[in-house]
Amino acid sequence: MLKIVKNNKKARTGVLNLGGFEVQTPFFMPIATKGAVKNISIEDLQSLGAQIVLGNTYHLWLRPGDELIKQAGGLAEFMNWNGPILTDSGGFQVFSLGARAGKNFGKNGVKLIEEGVEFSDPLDGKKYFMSPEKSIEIQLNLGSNVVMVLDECPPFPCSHDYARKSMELTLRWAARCQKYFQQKAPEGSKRPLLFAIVQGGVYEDLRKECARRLVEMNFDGYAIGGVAVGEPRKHLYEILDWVVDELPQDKPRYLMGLGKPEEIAAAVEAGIDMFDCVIPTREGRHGRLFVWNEENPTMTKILADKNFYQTINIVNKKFEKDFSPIDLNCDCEACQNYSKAYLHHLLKIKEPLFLRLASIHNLNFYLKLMRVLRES
RNA sequence: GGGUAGUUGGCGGAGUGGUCAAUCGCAGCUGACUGUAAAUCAGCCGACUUCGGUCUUCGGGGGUUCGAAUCCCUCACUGCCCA
Repeated sequence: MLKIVKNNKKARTGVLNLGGFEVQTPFFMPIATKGAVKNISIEDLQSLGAQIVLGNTYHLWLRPGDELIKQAGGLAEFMNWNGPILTDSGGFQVFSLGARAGKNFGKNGVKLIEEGVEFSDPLDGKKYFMSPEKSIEIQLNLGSNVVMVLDECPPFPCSHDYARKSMELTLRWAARCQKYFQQKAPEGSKRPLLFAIVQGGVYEDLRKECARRLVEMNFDGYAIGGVAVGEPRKHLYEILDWVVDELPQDKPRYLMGLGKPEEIAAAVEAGIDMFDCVIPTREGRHGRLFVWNEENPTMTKILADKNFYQTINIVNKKFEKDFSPIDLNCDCEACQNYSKAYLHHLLKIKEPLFLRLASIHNLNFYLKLMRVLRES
């Protein structure tokens, strides 16, 4: 149950209790797919003010294995994270590991059938079969605080016909996940939340129907999936409009996998509470750093002018002799201690320190963005 | 002094008569990245260009040939071996 603190049209701020931790919404989850935010220590995450991190069922199942993590006392204990964790179900890997609509099914290491999904481990070719029940079982072993149902994330473009079939499968899987969860999830304060995932491609009728039917099933929260899979931007805002109106006020809403700062801001305005995205860490590693243009950002300013920030590519030659920090107004470790010229140098010589500083800086940008969106 | 192997674009290193402005790697420049198979991937990387081409390149010089980075002569330099 989401305790709403403040409403502003569709946008809201609130408090969500996850495993005994009170997290402020809307929030952004740094991604720790394999049990670590790449190049970042838990101490770093804490000083950045991250409230919750995301782990991945599929990757942790393969290694080190959910049973091992259960023995360790759960993923949070295992990785020394003193906070809540959301686990993705593995549904996205059906998409990202190569399944592409009907035509390529069975290729690229993923095979989708009614019962579940067969994956090949890209590293050793070993085959794994994940059913909705298996996904929940793994997530419970990981000690997740927010368990996601297994879904199918169709690609873009995707026909209405395929999107409907895919959505129906996602709905059947959601029911199976829910049933299994109700049987196996611990009761009481340790009971995690179970989130459903709204699919339906870029089609209004499907998105609304999917949302309605999932709401009828009464989950603890609702995610919007299958967005930012290659479709033009306008679809995102349409989908948010269609879906959010179908969702209950008192349940958290999670926009999966997004996004760019302006997308997150727009989604908060549209009523979304939760986000995760690889952009700050991945793009940081690749040299793209986020810089505020607006010195004293507020939600109003951000929504009014999408140029509230810019990105720089620190590898560019023009930073070779730029001895100023990435962002004069940024309080992160990278900006407080190092110049663009030094970071440029670190990246060019492939010094691992760069990966850490870039990740810290970009995560700091994202977490500040969320703070601004919550507090203004 | 004698013998031998070599000298290719910023570097390393293919190519051994035409399809070579010259494989490939590195370095360099630029771009992409949205529930992480991603410290990854893509493009460019002799000069000029109206992007169709044009011009000058494979140690220097001179030949052979319709045609040479590729064959011959010569000079220079480098590595190795013998004295």
